[in-house]
This record gives sequence, structure tokens and C-alpha cells, in this order.
Amino acid sequence: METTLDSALRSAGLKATTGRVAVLEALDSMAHSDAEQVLRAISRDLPKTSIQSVHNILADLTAAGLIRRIEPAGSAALYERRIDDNHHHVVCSRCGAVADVDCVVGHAPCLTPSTTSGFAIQTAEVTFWGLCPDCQANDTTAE
Amino acid sequence: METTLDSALRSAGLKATTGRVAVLEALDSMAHSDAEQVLRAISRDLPKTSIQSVHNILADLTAAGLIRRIEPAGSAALYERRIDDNHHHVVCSRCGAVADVDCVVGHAPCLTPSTTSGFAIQTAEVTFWGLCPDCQANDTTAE
DNA sequence: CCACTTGTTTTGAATTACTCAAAACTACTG
DNA sequence: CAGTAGTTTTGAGTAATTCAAAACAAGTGG
Repeated sequence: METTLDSALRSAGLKATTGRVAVLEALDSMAHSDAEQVLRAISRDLPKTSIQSVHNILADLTAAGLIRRIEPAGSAALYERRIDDNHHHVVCSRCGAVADVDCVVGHAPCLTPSTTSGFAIQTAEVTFWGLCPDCQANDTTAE
Repeated sequence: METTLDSALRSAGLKATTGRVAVLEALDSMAHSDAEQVLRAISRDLPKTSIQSVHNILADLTAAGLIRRIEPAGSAALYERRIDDNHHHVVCSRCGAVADVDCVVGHAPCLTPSTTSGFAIQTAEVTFWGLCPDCQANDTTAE
């Protein structure tokens, strides 16, 4: 079967292997997943896949621009399929949950620093930190 | 000798040990250092200090609010003494060099997201990515 | 000034997330 | 359908950090 994912992979210069398609499908259904979550998701269909292969696939897909990699402080690297806009993230400072935040500007860099120290700015990455709804609900029990 | 650093430590509820004072001094002279750089800096005076102790001290100082920890994607955790303002960072996407960027607003969160997904926002962390002056100079040789 | 107690550092081992390399394999080409 | 280049597997290795128990030192009270 020739799917959209197959052709996306091929037009990026990558072979459309079952593993890669499965990873893309997994990330379509669960955004902001780390390598281990992706492994668990695709293990249902491809039980022979190793965590190293998942890392390998995720690195290839990231390099090809088919997925985006984010690394919030304190978490393992997370991957997402939303790559065509310049959006940002809210991370729960207690449990690490992640949600998307639309960028007001829509393209990189959405902000320009006041003092660049001679750097040639390419992008601005914004990470909001706060409490997710669940952790707010449990806020009375622990701090 | 009773220094400013001593009293800063004590008023944070921490004992003013030589190791902690040395770490604070090191971070005063070299901002954005990782644990290993701090270890090298204090090894001149305290050669018996282990990397584990440095991690321990850095964690204590971070918890006490005396230093700030940043974790740019792809780098080890970096520590800095500038904690009283809400400033941001430029990271070189090639060599990982870090410089400070003043926050226009000056207090957290300097930005407010459009859609919060129910999160209670506490801070906004902005990381600019670009090429540092050195890497711009070498830009013709490699990409 | 000395001993005590608690907080701190050392020592040594373990863990996590990830990378590297060679062998086995499979998607696409002709 | 066979060949080859690109992929995945298998297995080992690394870097940064954390954990735990024993050794030690800072600040306190005598």
C-alpha cells in the first residue's frame, strides 16, 4: 500500500521501511513522545524492534526534517510531527507533561534579542514552565 | 575571613564550606560552566574535590537559589550566578557557546502564551539559537 | 578551646539516555 | 529476480548524573 507516509519518506530521500512508517504513525497519534514511548507504541506491530533502532530512526527522521526534536530540561528528548510551523511548548514543572503553544508570529525567529553578543540569530525557542491541569488539581497534597 | 559568599551561603541555610565558596567563586569568573569545568576551576585550590561533590554542591546551590541551572539541548547542564533578573540565552548551534541576553520585561514570565492548554504558567524560558562570532568566521570552511 | 552533632564530602557503584561499529538484512534498481 | 546501497539488529561503550554508605568538617554548647 502506498501511503502518504511512504511518499513523505521517499521524497525526503529515505527508504520507506516498515519501522520508519510505524514511528511516524506513532508520533501522529501521540505527540511529544520519547524514544522509549515510541518503542512501546510500535512494539505492538513490530516486536523485534530495538531501542537502538528507534534512536536511529528518530535521528534519521529529525535530520530529514520529518519530525522535530525537543529537549526540555529534566526530560529525555521528545519528538513530534508538527514541523511546518514555528510553535512552542508548555512543560509541567512537576510531572513533565508537554503541550503545544502556538507561536504568535508563526515563523522563526519569532523574537529578536536586544543584545546579540555578535551571534547570528537563527531561531528562538520558547519554553513555558507551569503546572499542568492534573498537577494543579493535586497541588494541595504536595509541594 | 568572612566574605560576602560566606554570608550568602549561610543566609540560604547552608554551611559555608570551602568547596561551596570555591564553586561560587568559579561561577563568578566563568559563567555558563558545566560541572566538569567547575571541577577544573576549583581543582587548583582544592585538588581533592571529586566530580560527584561538584554535582552535589551545584545541586544544593541551585535548590537554595544561589545559582541557576540551564540545560541547552545537546549540552551538559550549565550553571550561572546571575539569578536576580529574568534573562535569557543565545546558544551557538555549532559549538555550543552560550551568552546572556537581557530580558526586555525583566521578570518572569516575560511572555504569556496565547493558548495555555490549562497550564498555570510560571515562567517563560527563551533560548536563541545562532552562530557565535567564532563559528561565523569559520563558516566558509564547514557546514 | 574541646567535644559533639548534624550537615557535607568522599568513595564507589549504579543508572539513564544515547552513541558507535560490525554483521545481518531488506527496500528499491535494473 | 539478483544486486547493492541503505537500514536494522546485536552487542558493546560512553557521558552525565544520581544514589548510598562511610569518612569527615562546620558550627554549637559546654
